Amino acid sequence: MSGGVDSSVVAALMRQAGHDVIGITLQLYDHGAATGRKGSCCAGQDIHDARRVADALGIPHYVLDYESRFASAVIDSFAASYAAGETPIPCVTCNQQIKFRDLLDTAKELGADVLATGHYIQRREGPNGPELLRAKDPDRDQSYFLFATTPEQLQHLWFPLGHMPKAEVRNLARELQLPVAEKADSQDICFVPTGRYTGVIERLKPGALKPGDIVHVDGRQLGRHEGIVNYTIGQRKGLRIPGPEPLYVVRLDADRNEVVVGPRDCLRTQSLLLRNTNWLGEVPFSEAAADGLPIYARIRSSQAPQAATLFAEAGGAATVVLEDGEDGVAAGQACVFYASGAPDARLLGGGFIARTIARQPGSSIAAELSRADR
RNA sequence: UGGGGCGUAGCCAAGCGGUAAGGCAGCGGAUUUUGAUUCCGCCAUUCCCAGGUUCGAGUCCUGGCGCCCCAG
Repeated sequence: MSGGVDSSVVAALMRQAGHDVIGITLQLYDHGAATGRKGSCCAGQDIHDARRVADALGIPHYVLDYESRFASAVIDSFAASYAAGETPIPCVTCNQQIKFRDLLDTAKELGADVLATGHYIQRREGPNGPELLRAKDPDRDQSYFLFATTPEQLQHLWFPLGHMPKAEVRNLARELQLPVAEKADSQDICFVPTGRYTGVIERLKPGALKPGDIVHVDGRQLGRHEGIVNYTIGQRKGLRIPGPEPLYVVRLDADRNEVVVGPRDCLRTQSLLLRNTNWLGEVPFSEAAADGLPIYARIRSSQAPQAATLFAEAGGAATVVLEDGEDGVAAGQACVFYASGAPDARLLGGGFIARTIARQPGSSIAAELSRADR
């Protein structure tokens, strides 16, 4: 119970269904910094909110101190990823390392049969065990953030909201008169108080914000930056470089501490190399994707999956070739697999992006150069 | 100090006597359970300075200042 509307409604629904319900709230980070902040979760006021809901429902409620494990599993890797020139996706790490591993273990220790959460994703019993499907509400679908869920974990997970539109959940909260019924949805990175995540990195890795050069793909030095951690691939804002056309971050070179910028067409990505792949299909991954498996892939939580071909590589790696390609794909982000492009498509897994490969490497840059010559 | 050109917002730039386009950058907002992208809004009472012509000048004239190019 994060203290938000969704998990509160889940607790209420489980209670209503006659289950023996225990409410658990994780304290994940410094509650002083986050007290009263709109859109936060898992600290300060939110813990109190969760308790009020539990009291209202008449269920026991435990607050578990997960601060240190959250710091080492999620926040540290978040900072390390940025420092290495990648763009982390902490919500996936949190689900993977905290909620569906440590919390699930704790739930089992408490004698629970299942861990029910407020995630918007559908679980259904398939012929070979439980499967995951995209949420009924396409605007709320969180399957992207849950690609790393293992079949083992899925045995013990329930997602009661997966088949409900958000509006219905909100209405239920009102009908049940839950104290958090009108609370704002959470958004942004939960452990960053003010939206300036670089502050967190600076605190954890002093010296990570080293000033360096901003260079154009054609080699010109165009400006200076205050640390590559301020940038991500595809970013346009904050470069402070006036010119005939907008420039985007094309590459982050951690070794040279350089931000490489270029025109929009430099952002095209055709193929992705993935690491730490999770597979949810029946047939073993190496077998299923040995010769190229047609799938639908999603590179961004807010974008529709697109047709792609998936190839299994050695050591849990994979290659994804996108049919249409995608702009501004950053290493460290997730590529998630679906069985089809349908709204209720089955989730087949996914992986973390290790490297991106342009459609025709160099060609757009060459075109840009010859244009500049004229 | 002979000839030519230019000086409009942080940068680039349109304007050619009728009351300051546009792009980039920046700022603000919308969208978003990661980072981006995208979208919307804002951003020169004033055109290097001083006079003059005109009902009216960034636009014409004169002078100054500052850049740039050509020149044995």
